[in-house]
Amino acid sequence: MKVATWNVNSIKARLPNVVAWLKDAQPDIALLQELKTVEENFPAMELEELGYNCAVVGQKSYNGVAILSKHPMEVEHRVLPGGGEEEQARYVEAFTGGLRVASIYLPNGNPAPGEKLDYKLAWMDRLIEHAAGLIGLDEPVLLGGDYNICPTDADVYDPAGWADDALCRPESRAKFRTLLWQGWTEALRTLHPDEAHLYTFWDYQAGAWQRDNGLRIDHFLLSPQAADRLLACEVDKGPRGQEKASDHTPVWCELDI
DNA sequence: ATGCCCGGAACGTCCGGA
Repeated sequence: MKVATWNVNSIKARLPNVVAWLKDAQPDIALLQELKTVEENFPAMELEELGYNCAVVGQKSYNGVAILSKHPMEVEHRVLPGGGEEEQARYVEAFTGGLRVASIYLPNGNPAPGEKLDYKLAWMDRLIEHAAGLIGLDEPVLLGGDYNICPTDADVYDPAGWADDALCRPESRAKFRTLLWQGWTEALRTLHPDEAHLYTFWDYQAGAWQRDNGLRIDHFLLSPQAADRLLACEVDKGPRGQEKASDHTPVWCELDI
């Protein structure tokens, strides 16, 4: 079972790239973030033609998440529990292929400090609360997506320059560790503990891609039952180097399921 | 020291991104 995650930065602008990537990489399950469109305008037909069932939570202009799966899929949650009335499209969770998966687009939190950071940290508290329930289910669970967190300085090309950014601030990292300490395995770093320049995002500006000025902010968190079945986890840098690229590149993992 | 680039909404220019 191959599961991939990719922040596509607009599914409409990125559809040719996404279709080419799906044909090439052939993930069984693909978690997408930053669709930037409502469900009615999600290109479900084009993706169904490639053999995928689609679970989509959309929003006009901003956010938006999806799960694509070649297996039958049952949607479990379309919002992260514990929120208020006007919910942003940042969470979708489903059963598919013998696995519970969530596609997560965690708030960015900048500028920080301020309201945006407070919203991010409150959203992380809700994720921590919900994840505590999931890890108690005693089943393989995968929480994947754009966490907007660089877990350590090894995940940042310029740690000093980014120290006060919401992606790297101690408050953000502390919440991420609280989540991990419930018993989640962060798949990529676990299999590549000492690898430098292990990035998943490169800004469009200032030649960040060409200079490899990257950040590692897209993650897979695996429950113990999923981590026991982890075979591989890699960054696929190919899509970031192509025409009309997203600023993120896909990450995938292989599970023995 | 500041902005660089991109997509969406919309048609002038701002917001959000990270």
